[in-house]
Amino acid sequence: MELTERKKKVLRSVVDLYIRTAEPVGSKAITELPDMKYSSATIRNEMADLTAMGYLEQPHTSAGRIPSAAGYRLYVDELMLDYRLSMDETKSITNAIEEKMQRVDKMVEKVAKLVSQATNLPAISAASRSGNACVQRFELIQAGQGSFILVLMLSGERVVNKLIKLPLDVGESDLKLLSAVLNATMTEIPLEGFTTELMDRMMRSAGAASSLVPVILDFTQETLKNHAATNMAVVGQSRLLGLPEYRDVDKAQRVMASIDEEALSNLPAVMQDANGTKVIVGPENVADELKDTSVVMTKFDIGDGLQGMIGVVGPTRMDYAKVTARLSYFAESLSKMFAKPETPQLPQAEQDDAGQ
Amino acid sequence: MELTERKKKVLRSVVDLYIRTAEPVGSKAITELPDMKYSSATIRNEMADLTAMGYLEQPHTSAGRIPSAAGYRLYVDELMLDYRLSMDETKSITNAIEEKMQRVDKMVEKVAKLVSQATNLPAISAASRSGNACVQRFELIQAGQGSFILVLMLSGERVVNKLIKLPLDVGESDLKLLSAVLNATMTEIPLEGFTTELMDRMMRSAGAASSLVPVILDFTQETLKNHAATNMAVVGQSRLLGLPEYRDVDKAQRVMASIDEEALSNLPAVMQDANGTKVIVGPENVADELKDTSVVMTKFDIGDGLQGMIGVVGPTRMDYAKVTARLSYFAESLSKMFAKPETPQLPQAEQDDAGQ
DNA sequence: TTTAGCACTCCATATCCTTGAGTGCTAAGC
DNA sequence: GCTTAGCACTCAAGGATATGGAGTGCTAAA
Repeated sequence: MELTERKKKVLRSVVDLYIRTAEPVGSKAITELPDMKYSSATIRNEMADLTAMGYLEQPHTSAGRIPSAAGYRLYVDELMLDYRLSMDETKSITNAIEEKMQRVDKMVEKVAKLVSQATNLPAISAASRSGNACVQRFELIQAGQGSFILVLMLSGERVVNKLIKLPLDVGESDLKLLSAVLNATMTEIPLEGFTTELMDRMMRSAGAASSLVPVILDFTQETLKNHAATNMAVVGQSRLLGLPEYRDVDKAQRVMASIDEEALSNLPAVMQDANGTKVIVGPENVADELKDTSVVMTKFDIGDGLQGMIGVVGPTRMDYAKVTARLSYFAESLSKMFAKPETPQLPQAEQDDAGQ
Repeated sequence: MELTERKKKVLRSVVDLYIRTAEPVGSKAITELPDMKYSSATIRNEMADLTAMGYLEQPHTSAGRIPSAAGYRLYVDELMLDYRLSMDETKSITNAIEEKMQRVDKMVEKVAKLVSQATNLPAISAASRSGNACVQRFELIQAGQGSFILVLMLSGERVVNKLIKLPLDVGESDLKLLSAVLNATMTEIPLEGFTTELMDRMMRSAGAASSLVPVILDFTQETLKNHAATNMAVVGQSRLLGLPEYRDVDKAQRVMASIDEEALSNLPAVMQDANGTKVIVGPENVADELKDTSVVMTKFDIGDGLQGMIGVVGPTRMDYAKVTARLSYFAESLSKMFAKPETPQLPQAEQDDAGQ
């Protein structure tokens, strides 16, 4: 059977209405739409065809139709009309973003919160560094009796430091020597290059300060290992409960538990190869608990090997047009903001921490 | 009316049973408990008295009794039997804690996750620094053409750094001079001491490198301002949905939304003056949405002016004995772990950050 | 002081019925 | 050959009504 223009129009109407009302859509409701000048019987015939073609489903004989996964897919890919953000919307998003975002982890949390607010759905935000890092320079600063600060300058303009305390005394000159040796032997070496052989060699050339070497190299390795670690935030799960499809508490719990845990590790991977905004419609999801839940995601660029991702989780019946529009705008604004060099408050190589 | 020993015993039984079953407790159920050698009629009389005294409530005439807020309070303060952690429990908690906890924020998240798992309830964890900080030493490290690294050593063994890039060239000697001046004028000064007068003086004595001063002082102030910032994590909200009292989706949503937002700012304040483990029973809660939700919290010590807090949110009918036992054990283990100087993997003054 | 017995209350659950939205099909109209 | 009016049919949702059972309070006897 052929998918005529009229069929497409009917399908679009059904999806639109279902998104709005969360109730099966009957032929009469379609008739009442402006711009729809056929009788309910005609629409009925079209809907029967669309059902046969797999784009619509019927919960039971005497109910209206709801879109099937294939129906949503077609809608998302072809049918849906672009949602245009109002001035108010763009302005409030832009305002929100332009507040200071200092550290990456705070930024990730903040962005998740904003997206969740903007879409009224649970949001996931993540940032991760791509590629391998290596140390570009070591710096040792005396900090008192038996304690010094190790500063690592990494590729990608990242700076990391650690206060090291040892029971033994180390002199200024020892530190100078040690840092010279470190810079000579251990720079520009990725994690894989840290062979026992290399570390042994390092130990031997360290001289008087050789007892510091293990501590320093341990921390260095740890840092390199964590370099690609993903920073992630999930915010606003409770918004799911406002939607009729999650009146079923068990379902809500399954979905929420799964976005808490599983998605947390899976989604960034899914995002890897995608470009632009990606929509995963219900059954296309890998995780079983998410079979009737859709996900919309976008990447954004932070620069310097840092990759960001924002996503939204919601019912299969979600307002894809609105959500994708807002998400894209977010991603765009964020990318733009990080690209602008004159903006003073970018996530700088600030650091924070703990106290012993 | 006097609260006899027998009345107390009956009350304890009612609370215990209600905690287990979430159903109103009838006189017969009490009779069937071991160690309860009265007939249902006697128990009925006692329950009638307890109801008159305000410790029990009756949803409707022909239902059993449920504890009132006052009943819970009495139970928590006097009646409840100490829950003894099994070997398995202590072991699994200890194991979980002993994994590396590097940075404070990661640690906070991790702890929240563990507590939530251990109690099967949503958990809140927070860490905050108390008191005012000041810089103990400034250190400037040349990092390339027109860029250098600012390292601040703060009170409490905290170290923070930032990569600063400027369009102008700064020489090694300029940096040396500048850091000497900074260390001479700006150390040991809390945030309040950063008067415009002082900053002006600083500017004047900085000489050739005076253009760096604003950037440096801005960052320093920002850091001091953020010093007492609370790090917080909320985990496991979805666990609420497993409980019968939150089958009512609206209620669940209200509670979840409120622990997401409000509690986030209020709880640490509540904790401030408390000592040991604190239980807030339902209606004692300030926030309206939490009127039928209880909170159990404990502080723990991280040392170096860092204070930790873990808490759990659940239905008024929660297993207070078990929850407080587990929470206290957690707090104790954490405090002990941070006190032990020989433990190698404490949240050290490690740092991490962002790109750009 | 305790307890057996009894009448009473009231919620929860099951069952039945009604209502109405929506369908598919057929036959007539354009 | 489409389109549409009409009609019989289906089925879930919601309201009304019964039924059962858990639990109570009270009284009177042990």
